Amino acid sequence: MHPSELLLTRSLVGLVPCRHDGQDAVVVAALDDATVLVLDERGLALLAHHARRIDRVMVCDDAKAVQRWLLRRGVDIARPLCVQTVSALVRGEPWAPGDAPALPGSDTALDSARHLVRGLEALLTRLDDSGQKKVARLECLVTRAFAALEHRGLPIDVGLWRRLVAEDKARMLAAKEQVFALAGDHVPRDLFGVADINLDAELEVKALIKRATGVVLESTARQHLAAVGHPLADALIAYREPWKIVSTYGDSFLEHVTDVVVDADGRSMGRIRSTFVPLGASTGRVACREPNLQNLPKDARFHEALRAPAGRVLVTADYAACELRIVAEFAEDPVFLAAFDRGEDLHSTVATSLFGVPVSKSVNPELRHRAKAINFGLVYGMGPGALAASLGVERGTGEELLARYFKTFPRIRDYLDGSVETALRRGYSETALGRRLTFDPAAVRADNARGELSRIMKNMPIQGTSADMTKLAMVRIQETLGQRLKAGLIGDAGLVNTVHDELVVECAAADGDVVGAVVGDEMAEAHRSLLRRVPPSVEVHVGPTWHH
DNA sequence: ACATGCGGCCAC
DNA sequence: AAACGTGGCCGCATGT
Repeated sequence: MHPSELLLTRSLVGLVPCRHDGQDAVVVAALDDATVLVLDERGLALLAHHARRIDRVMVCDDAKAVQRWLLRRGVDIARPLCVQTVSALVRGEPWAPGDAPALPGSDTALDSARHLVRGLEALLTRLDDSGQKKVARLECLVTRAFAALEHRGLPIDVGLWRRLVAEDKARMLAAKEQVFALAGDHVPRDLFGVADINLDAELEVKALIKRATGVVLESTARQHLAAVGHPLADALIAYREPWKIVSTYGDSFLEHVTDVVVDADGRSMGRIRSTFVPLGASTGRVACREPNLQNLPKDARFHEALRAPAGRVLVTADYAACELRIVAEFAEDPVFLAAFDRGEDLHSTVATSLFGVPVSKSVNPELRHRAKAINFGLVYGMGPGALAASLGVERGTGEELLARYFKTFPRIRDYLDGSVETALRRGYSETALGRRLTFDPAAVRADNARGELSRIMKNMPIQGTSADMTKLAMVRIQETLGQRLKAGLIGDAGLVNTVHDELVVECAAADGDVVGAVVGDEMAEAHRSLLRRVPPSVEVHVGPTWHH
């Protein structure tokens, strides 16, 4: 029997990857003992056998990094406990997981692993005091889903993506020529008459606009250029859009694509491997980098290139009006709740109540647009000035609209005011699951809850509850898909992306409907476990590409 | 060579 | 520029 075998039967062990005699290994540690397990064929089989059991908690320092490392070796931990994640929650500080675990020698790893297990009791006591046990449990479980998601990667048709970027590059160059043509003599030229201006430099663009039109810009942002009302300014706007695509989603983006192979349809299919940061945002939202898969262009052309390889499909699912449902639940507003109960379009219903005339997507659409702008902005603690700006109306009109809105929906106003009042009293804001954002007491006193702080206090419970829900859904989906796979009901399937209130799962084409149902059901169940009153609404699509 | 801040802009 | 919350990435400019 291997010396690690008895240790691995414990309900809780520490796990630290390391190198031992030139081989990959892990230290397995309990309170009273620790051993090195070399990950040869036998070692891997032993570890994999115990790791997949739900009655074995495996404590890691950086659980996502350790799991990614183990997934490459075929080991999947069913019940990870991430010390860094729990510590970050307890301390109320952000923390970013690393890409790969450091691989110390086995002596150092033995110390680390003992330390990991011995420190756990104190950490769990602090967790108890912090009131975020449920959040910690979820965050630990979701490290497994993120490790698997990163391991799998998002499928991409590299050839198609390259062609789309090339199209935009041509558009960008054409727009640049157009700028030069329109600016004529106002473009600085070198000794040989070649245009010598950098359209990406704010100062140079301002100078060009001034010379050509006489307008002095305080900013070269799109709105300001548009307000100039000159063909040259319009040409600069036309340059910006493809520039953004080429610079952000061109070569630098494609550097993150690996494992490119030609599939049965003759497409060059690769996988984008990025890094997700589960506690990347103070609200509990996930951040994503290198590359950021949460701000890909909505443009349908690019989503066509985010497609499953031949014989496979993508299940795309999102929570419809997620944050407004959360507001409806928290505020217990009768109009909001009734609209969601009846499956109505909330923006139309709100506009109808607000303006006293029938509104739908086709009847009085301008009023629906106004209601939508307020609904959207109230989640952010928007003021009258911002509302006026977003609607392009006078500030007075914005004030009037907001006043009417809160008079019509007093529960919404009371709820938002209550969020600020509660946060000030407690010193923190809280989500449905109990996730907390703690405020610096000095900042609370200084700011007197006006301005930025009160907007965060209004927004965090809403945005954070949405994050709770999506993470819960990820855990449920991974668990259920794993069970179905084990039962032989489906083939390989798994998450390939998450964008705040949207999930993308890849599976065999033949399993599309079954997996689609699992994803929809688990997302709805995650909603119901957090919000008891307002009904869930999940939109699911199954197809070859990422649907939008 | 790297780090940092800013203007601008993509996403939810 | 921001306005109205949460992020990341681009290029430029400036620092060490």
